[in-house]
Amino acid sequence: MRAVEARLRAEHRLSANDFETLLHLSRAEHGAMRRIDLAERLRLTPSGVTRLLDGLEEVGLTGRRDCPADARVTYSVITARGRKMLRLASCTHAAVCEELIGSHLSPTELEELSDLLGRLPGGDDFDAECCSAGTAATG
Amino acid sequence: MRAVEARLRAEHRLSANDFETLLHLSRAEHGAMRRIDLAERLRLTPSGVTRLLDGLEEVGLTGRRDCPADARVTYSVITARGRKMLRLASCTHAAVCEELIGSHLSPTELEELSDLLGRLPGGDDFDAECCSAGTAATG
DNA sequence: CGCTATTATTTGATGACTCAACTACCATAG
DNA sequence: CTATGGTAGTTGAGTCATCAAATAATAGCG
Repeated sequence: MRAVEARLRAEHRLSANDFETLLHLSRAEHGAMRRIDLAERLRLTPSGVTRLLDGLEEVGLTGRRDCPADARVTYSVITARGRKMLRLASCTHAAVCEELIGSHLSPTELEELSDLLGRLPGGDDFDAECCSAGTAATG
Repeated sequence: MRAVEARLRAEHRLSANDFETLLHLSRAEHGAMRRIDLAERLRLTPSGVTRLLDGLEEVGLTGRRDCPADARVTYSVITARGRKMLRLASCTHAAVCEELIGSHLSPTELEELSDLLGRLPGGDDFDAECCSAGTAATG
């Protein structure tokens, strides 16, 4: 994880959480998520998400949209610039994953590892896809 | 990791790094290590270690000793109280590891996991010993 | 010996997170 | 309608790490 963070930061000025935020938003319906759901996905507190999105909004990678049905909620929305950034950063991300994991394990072993980790509580995080030929949400 | 931290903190007022520090010191020759070697083991910067040890010294779990041969180095030394604390905390640690990992995998699978992780760069951290019946440095 | 580079450590500033407290809103039961 | 309780989000204070710079000592080369 450390190395992913470093490379993303160096090459795209993104933290690992910045990247994951863009990734989750890009996969969500209409590129939008409630901040609180984002918090859960990222394993952050709502407070942490507020500050994280402060940064992403400031550089125009995400925006906000009010919910017409519930005035409490604000949606975070990925922007066109955000999607573009995600496409670039995904290459870096995939490359580092491959370098860190994929290149050290055969496809079979990778799947084994994924299975074992998936069996652990909270182990649903490990995304084996992105560790070899996988392009995580490059679309 | 999150859960380990929480339980150690709740039951012994120790952070995960506090615990690991005591563990490494207890295993070292004379219960002493140079601060910089400790930094490497803990994957912290020297700066981080300074602040971490500030806390442990304040509550008397570690002490410091000058190196007679090199005035630049200070050894961090585990105290008797530190060893006692480590014995207690190790039980908690082992219990949480078992709960989190050991109880979800068979011994064979645990070893498989350990092997796979060990093959990864920096994967020498995972200590399969402590995840089932293992008592990590309870001596 | 004297200079330079390297090593061990500490300090100050900063960043990213947490928690606790607060605001604002929604839902429901009377 | 109104009080009660739960949910979404922000803010302020504190924690734990980092980096960059400063200090002090050592090592080795001329």
